[in-house]
Amino acid sequence: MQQTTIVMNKCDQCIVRQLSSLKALSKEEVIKLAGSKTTYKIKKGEAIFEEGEVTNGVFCVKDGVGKLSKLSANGKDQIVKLVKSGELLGQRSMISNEPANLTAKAIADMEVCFIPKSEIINFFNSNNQFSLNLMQSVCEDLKESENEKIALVQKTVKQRLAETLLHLHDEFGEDKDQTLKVQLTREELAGIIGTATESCIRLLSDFNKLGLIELVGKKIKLKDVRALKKLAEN
Amino acid sequence: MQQTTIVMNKCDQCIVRQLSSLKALSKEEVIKLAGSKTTYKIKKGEAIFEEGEVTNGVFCVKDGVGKLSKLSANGKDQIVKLVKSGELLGQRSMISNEPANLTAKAIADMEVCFIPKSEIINFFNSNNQFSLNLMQSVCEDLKESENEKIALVQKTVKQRLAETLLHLHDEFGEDKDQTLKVQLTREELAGIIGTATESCIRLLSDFNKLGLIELVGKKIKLKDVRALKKLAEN
DNA sequence: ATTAAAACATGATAATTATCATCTTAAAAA
DNA sequence: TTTTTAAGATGATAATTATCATGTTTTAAT
Repeated sequence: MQQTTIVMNKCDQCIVRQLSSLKALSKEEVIKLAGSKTTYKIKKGEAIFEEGEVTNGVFCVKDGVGKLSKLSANGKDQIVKLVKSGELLGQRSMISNEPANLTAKAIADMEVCFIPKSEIINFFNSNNQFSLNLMQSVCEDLKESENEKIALVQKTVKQRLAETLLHLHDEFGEDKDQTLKVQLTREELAGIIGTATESCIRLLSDFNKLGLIELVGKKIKLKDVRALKKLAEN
Repeated sequence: MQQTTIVMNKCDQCIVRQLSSLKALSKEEVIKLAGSKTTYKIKKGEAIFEEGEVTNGVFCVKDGVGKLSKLSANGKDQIVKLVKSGELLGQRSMISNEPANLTAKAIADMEVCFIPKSEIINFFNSNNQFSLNLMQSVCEDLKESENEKIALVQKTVKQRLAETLLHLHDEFGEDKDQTLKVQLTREELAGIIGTATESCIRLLSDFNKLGLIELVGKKIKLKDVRALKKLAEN
């Protein structure tokens, strides 16, 4: 009994519960949820699921950062989306009833909870607000994906790099030394903007020389946000 | 009364009702739908809605072909998606409660019905199968968008052209003379694959010389589907 | 029917970006 | 600690793609 209470509290106070579609769940539903979830710790570099795998549920990101990516024929890893704590992972494939279209890997050590599909479908059918939230979350992803698709075509690599740096700053914030909190390798950064690693490094170098950013070891500090924005715009 | 029956039948037998999320609606719901819809005829080149507009509902494509696109700063029109009869338009913005992110224009004369948001939300809240269908449809769009995003980065313009020609063939079929049924200008085709119009024309010319396709005036006939597939793959 | 405008086409050239090679530095493993 | 490996950096060069110029054909408008 004591045990049950503790688990319930855990889900109830979890950041995912506060930020994701799960915020629509009632007290009773959260208790049900707490009983059916499984918690995993995933080390940096490890996969949560791989392309083609059948996941049969969603993952709640409690802590850490992950990337959704797809490996190309020539060995390059295109990053489609970064996920951080509070977000759900694998909603799309679950709803579409399909194996994962992308691979999910940890970029920083993660803690995730797995919620089986049956549970989600129950919530979806019995809780209108939850289904609407879930729907809106997928819609948000769709909008972002479409806009990124457009940016990929209409903007140069330089513009996309500026844009991505600003995004990373907005979404993940900065450390005390003002460098970006997300620690991406140059290769991963290249994977987000869709370019060759060398091109990415070269442009970072250029931005550094222009005073737009400062390279602190492998970390990146944004120095001139206004100029970066102007660059990204047009 | 006679009038009401006719309108109901119209919705009931409509292709959109058969192919879209609306297939989950009950007889009673279809009657409600028929009463609240408005039908529009849109001529080739005209807009159904423009970026930034608040639509407050969805459009059912009864007939014709449309494009969802976004104009870039340099005047180029990036096409995000083509829609054909049986599909819904504007679901995303309606659910997200946002003005349209893209402009919808007719590529071939269209007939569309407008369904007000209130009606859709009612169905969404009272009909689980409908909400699931709608959800799956958005998920399908998301998957496609992500895959296209990846293709945009990982494939060359030549590969994307081959891929797009095959897609157009699959999705819209061919006329009696075996040319593609969708009549896109070279500029529009370029807008889909995300390249300059001249590059698109040049590559079509190359494909023609290689015997992969045949240019019949402005129309395109696929001659060697196998070779096109191989080209698109890698 | 004639004129104007739009769409298609192709060459020349410039700009962008990828690839290969090599080197340095940092991190991990022995 | 030493050694090995991975990540970062930069130059040289090639490949891809965009842009500009110009001409032709098709379509639409007068």
